[in-house]
Amino acid sequence: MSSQEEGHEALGSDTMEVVSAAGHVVANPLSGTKSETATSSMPTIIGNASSTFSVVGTSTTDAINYLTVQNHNGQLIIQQPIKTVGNGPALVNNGAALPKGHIIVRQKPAPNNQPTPLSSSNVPGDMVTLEKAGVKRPLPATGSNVITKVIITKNPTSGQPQAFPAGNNTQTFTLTSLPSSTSVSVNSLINSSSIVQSGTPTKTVTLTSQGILSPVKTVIATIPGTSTAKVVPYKIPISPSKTPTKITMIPMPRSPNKSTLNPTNITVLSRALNSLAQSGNVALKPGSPSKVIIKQGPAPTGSAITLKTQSLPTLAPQTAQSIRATQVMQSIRAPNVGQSAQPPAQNLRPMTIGAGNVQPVQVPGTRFHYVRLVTPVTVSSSQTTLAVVKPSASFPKITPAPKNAIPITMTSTPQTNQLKITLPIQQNTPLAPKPTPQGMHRIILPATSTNVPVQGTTVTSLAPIQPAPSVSIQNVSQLPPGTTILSANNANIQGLQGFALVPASYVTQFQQQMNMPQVAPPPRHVRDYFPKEAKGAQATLPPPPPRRDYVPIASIDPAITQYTVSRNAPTQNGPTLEATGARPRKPCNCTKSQCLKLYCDCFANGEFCQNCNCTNCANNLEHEEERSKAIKSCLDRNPQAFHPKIGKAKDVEGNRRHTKGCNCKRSGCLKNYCECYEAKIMCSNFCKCIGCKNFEESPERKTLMHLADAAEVRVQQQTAAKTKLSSQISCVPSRPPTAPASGERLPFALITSDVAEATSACLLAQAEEAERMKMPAVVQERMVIEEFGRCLMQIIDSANRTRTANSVA
DNA sequence: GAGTTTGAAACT
DNA sequence: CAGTTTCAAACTC
Repeated sequence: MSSQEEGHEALGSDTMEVVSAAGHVVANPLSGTKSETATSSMPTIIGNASSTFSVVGTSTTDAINYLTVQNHNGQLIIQQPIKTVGNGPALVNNGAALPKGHIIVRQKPAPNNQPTPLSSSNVPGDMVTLEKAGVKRPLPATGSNVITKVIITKNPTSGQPQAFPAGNNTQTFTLTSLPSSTSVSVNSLINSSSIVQSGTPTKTVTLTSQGILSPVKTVIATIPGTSTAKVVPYKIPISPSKTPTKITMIPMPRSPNKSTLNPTNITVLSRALNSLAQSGNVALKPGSPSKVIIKQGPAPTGSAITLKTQSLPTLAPQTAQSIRATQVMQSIRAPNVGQSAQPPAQNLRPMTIGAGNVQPVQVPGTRFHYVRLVTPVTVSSSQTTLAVVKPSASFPKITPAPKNAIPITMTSTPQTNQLKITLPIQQNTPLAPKPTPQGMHRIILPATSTNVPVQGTTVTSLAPIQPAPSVSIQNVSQLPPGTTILSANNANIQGLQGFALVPASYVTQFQQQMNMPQVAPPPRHVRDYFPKEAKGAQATLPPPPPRRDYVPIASIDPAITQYTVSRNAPTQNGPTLEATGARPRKPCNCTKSQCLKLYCDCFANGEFCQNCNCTNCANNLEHEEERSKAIKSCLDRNPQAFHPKIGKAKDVEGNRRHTKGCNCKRSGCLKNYCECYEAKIMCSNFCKCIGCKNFEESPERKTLMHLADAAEVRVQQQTAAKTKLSSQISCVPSRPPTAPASGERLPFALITSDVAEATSACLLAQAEEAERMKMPAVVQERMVIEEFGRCLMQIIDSANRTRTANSVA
C-alpha cells in the first residue's frame, strides 16, 4: 500500500489529530539513502521560533529511520520513524509500512495544494511539511507556516469550563520541551487518554483564571492565519484522584557501559499541554499569534521543576490574575542553583515530580538502572502527589477521563515568573487499590512513607522537592508503564536516558532473576488466578494479595475479577509456590514469536519469560522497548487483549464463562484445545463452536468430568497418604541399626502405628479408586497390591536412609 | 521424542 | 469482516 493510499493528515490542519509543521530543506535528506533496508536516512528537521523547520542532515547508521525534530538550540523535540510519500525513496522502517500516527515528510504543498513527496531532487531550501501516517488527509492547510495554539480556559467568575478565544485576558505559555518519545503521554495528568503523537515543534498554551486549572477544562487550539477553522472547545474533565498509583520505573539501558543516568528535563506541563494538542482534545482556532517553543536541556543535579515565564511581545498584556508572562521557559532548577522554588500556595505545593523525588538505584550485577521515587517526608497538606499510570498502549484512543483522574493545578508566581504544577495530595491515607476502568491497566504501589522500597523495587508517591543525586527524571514518573521515552539507539540525543516503566509484577520477576530481596512481592498478573490462564486443572485459588496496596497489572474489572475457583483447585492452602515465593508458572516453548505475541502464554499473562524453553525470547527486560511495542500492538488490535478471558457471567450469578467464546470445530470442545473446556467451564452462547459437547447435559462431558474427577481424587488421596507416610517415617527417631548392614533386618521401630495407618490409608485410597474406575476385581486387587509395594518401598528406603545416616554419625 | 492435530492469534 | 496463515499447545503414536 502506498503512502498516498493510506490517507494522511497534514500536520497543520484544523482537525484534532494534527500537529503543525512546515519548513524547508536545507540539506537533502535522501541523498544518502542507498536502499530501504540496508541503510537509512535520518533527516533532522530543525524548527525555529517562527515554526519553520529545516531538513539539515541525514544519517545512514540506524536501521530504522527517524525524523528528528530539534529546536533552534539543537535540542530534541521529537523523534519518530518517518517515510516519505510518493515515488521518492521511502524512508520506511526497513521497508515496512509505518503505523498510523507516524510522521511523514512531504514537500510543502505546491500552489495546487497537492503535496509532493520528498525526493532526491529536493535541494536545500525546499519547504517541507510533516504529516501523520494513517490519518485521513483533510483539505490542504493554507498558509506555509502553520502554528498551533492551545488555549486552556476557565471562566474566572463561575468556575465553569468555558471556551475562551485567545485574547488579552489569557495567558500564554511557551512550552520549552516536548515529549521525546512516541509513547509519551500526559494521561497521568489530564487523563486525556491519548498518546497520539505529534511532531509539532511549537505550540502556545494559554491559561486563564490565575492559571489554575479547574477540574474541567476547555481547550482550544488556534491556528493563526486559518480563519476558516472552527473554534471547538473540548472539555477535559479532571476529577479528583481516587486511585493511588505506584510506579515502577526501570530505565532502559542506553549502552552497556553507561552506568549513570542522564538527566532530562521534559516537564509535565509541556507534556500535558502538548498532549492536549496532540491527542485531539483540542480544537483549533485561527488567529492567535502564539507559539510554543520547546526546549530541552540538561538538568542540574537535584533539581525540581519550575516553569519560568517570559514575555511574548506579540501577545497582548495579561490580566492581573493571569500568569503574566506569555512565554514559559521551562527549566529544571536545582534548589540551590538559580531561582529557588516559590512557596506554594495554600493547599498547593509545587509540582514535585522533580529530581529530588527520583533517586537512582544501582542494582548490583545488572546494567539496568532503577529509579525510585521517594516518599514525601515533609508533606503537611491533606493531599498527596500521585500519578495515574497507564500503559502507553492501553490508551491509544481518545476517551473520556476516568473518574479517578488526578487533578492538576497550575499556579504561577508572577514575581519570579515561575509556573508550578500541583498535584493533589492524599496525606497518609492507606492506598488501597481501586477498581480500574476496563482497559486501563494500572499499577498501584504503596505510597506510605513507611513503605520505602528496596533497591529497584517500586516507586511510591511523588515527593516534595528533595536534594537528589545525579538524576532528574521527573518526566518519566508520568509515563505509562512500558513506555520507552527515548529511542536508545539514537546518538543524536545527548543527555537523555531511555527509560521504560514496567509493571510492578515485572519488578518482582526481575528481582527474582536478580535474586534480590523485596519488601512486598506483588501478585502476578490477575489472569494467573483464573483457571483458564492457570491452565485448567492447575488453576488454583488466588492467595490473598500480599499487600492491599497492590493490584495486579491487569485491569480490575469487577465483572472479571470475581472469579470462581476451579472445581478441583485447592481452596485452603492456595497455590503451590516456588522457592522464590512466586507462583509456579508453566514455561513456554515459543520459537518464532519471540514471546512477543499472544501465542506466548507468558506474554499473554503480562509476564516476563522466566525459566522458559523459548528461543530468541524478547519477553524480558533486555528487550523492553521491543516488548513495549508488541504490547501496544496487541492492544491496538484488541484493547482487551490482556484481560482475562474467563469472566463472570453477568446473567448468571457466580458462573464463569469465556468472554469471547470458543470457536472449536473438531474437538467437540472436550479437549484442552478448547479454551472453555480447558478452563473447566461450559460453552456459552458466546461460543461459535461446531459439534459442541461441552454443555451441561452432555453425556460425553459428564463422562469426561467423572474420569477427570476420579483421577484428581486419586492423585490427591495418594499424595496425601504418601505425604503422611513420609512425615511419619521421618519423625521416627533414628537409632543405630540393630544388625549388620548385609542382610540384616530393618529397624523394627520404623513400623509404627502411624506408619501402618498411613500405609493403610494409601491402600484404601487405591482400593476406592480402583472401585470407582469400575475395574474388575482382579485388577482392583492388583492395584492395591501394587500400592502396598510402593508403600513398602518407601518404608524401606526411609529405613535405609536412617541407617546410613546413623552409620555416618 | 517426533509428528500430528487443533484453535487462537495474526495477517491479508 | 471473512478467509488464510502462523503459531504454540495439546495430543497421539
